[in-house]
Amino acid sequence: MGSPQKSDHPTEAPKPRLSRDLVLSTALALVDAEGLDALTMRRLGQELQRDPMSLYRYAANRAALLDGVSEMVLNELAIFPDDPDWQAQLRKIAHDLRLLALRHPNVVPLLVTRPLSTPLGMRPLGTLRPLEQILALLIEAGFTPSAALHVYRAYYGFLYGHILNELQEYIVDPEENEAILRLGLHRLPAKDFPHLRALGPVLADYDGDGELDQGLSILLSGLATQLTPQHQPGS
Amino acid sequence: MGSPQKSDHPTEAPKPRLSRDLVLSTALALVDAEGLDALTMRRLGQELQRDPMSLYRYAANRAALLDGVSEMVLNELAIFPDDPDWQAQLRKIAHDLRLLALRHPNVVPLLVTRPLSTPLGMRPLGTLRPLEQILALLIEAGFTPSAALHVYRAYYGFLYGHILNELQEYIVDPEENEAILRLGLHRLPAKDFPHLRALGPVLADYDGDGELDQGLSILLSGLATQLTPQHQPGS
DNA sequence: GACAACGTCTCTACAATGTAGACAGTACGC
DNA sequence: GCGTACTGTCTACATTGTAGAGACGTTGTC
Repeated sequence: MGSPQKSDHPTEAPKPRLSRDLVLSTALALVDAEGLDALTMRRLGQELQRDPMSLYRYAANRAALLDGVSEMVLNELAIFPDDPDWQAQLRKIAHDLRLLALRHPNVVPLLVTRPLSTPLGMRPLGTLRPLEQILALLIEAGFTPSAALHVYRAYYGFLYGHILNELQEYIVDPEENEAILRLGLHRLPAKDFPHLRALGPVLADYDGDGELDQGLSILLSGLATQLTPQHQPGS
Repeated sequence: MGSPQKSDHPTEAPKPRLSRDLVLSTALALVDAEGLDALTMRRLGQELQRDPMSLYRYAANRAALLDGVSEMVLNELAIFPDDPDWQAQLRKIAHDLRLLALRHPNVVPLLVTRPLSTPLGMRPLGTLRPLEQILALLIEAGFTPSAALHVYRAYYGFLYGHILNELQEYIVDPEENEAILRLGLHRLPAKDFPHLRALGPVLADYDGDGELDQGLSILLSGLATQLTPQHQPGS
């Protein structure tokens, strides 16, 4: 009997049907595993056992592919705009996003960079969802739309800043971490970088979660003082 | 008499001698004028009226060239580690860096992205100078080295976050700014993005400087409360 | 002044990339 | 059964970074 899909060797590759989701998932997996540079059309095609050109059915060009990957990652972020405790919700989102970034460190440059070259309205919708939902959360909590925007900006700015900071000091291989770090610091001319060199040990153990939370406390309480919700939550 | 450099046409091009500084400057100018993608070896060579390969004398490869550009931009930032008023100095640095970013928006992705793929000790020294100097400023102000690092992280994280935020909403052409913005927002499905769409006008006028300063106030006073300098400034 | 050595710049060449355009194979409407 | 639309493939090309060998001019040494 003819098998539904012809295969050169019996149990080799089922060659699953392509779909945007499949393409983006394997793209993300590839980026996670080998970095952004490894994500070429040819390589991704090979990963899917397809001709590279077939990818263009699911992403207009490479840039769109990158956008798709960003979107896919941000879709992992759950936000509950109905949470009555907006501060707690913002804290949770922050920690979730931090973990997301640590789980997909190679995607972070995309998350940060792509919006810089795309006007707000033209970004992939999945990218704008967090913004919309956080606005909803804050407005629901009683902020005026304009105040909500200001809070969002301060909050999201701080959050992304922290993630960038932490990832800059985070070196992939956690075993060699300190070694590499020291090695690196060792190269610095002692005359010009006394403080930095002296901080080697302290740099090595970075409690990212703790620092994030500490910063959030400062920021949220400060924001709550400056901009008080106008009416009772729940509208 | 023979002219010191032979020129095909009299007043055409003096063909100045190459140097690392010249190469990086024109690279920066090119990036400023036409964006990061325009900075190819061939294009830069053409800009300098030299063979592309000659650039490799002054930068090991394209990545090193990008690092050089980052360095060049950061060198424009003046920091005074001896300022007795650390909060004022941090404020000034923040505003300066913001202006620097607005002056070289196309370089910002570099500033943010390159450190993510380079362990601290291997970065171009010019990139580490601000870190070292801010540490010096804080330690001079009486913070313990470890506390200084914490303050630095919160401060620099917030600062970079703000810059990214502002640049995301900043669209190059200031005339069409609002038009493009609206046009963009108009594309969003009304069902899914009610708040974002409603904020169009408010989004349009973003007082970046004001919001930065406001955030700084919150952060600095919060930090000063949490971590008090241990002894009198001036050591 | 001759000559060697060196630093600077150029030429040629190649592998890898994104992607346009024409085509093939398949599924599914009637 | 046949046309139509969708999905995937093949070929081809312009553009990129960069290796490697050499050309040119400047400079130091005898």
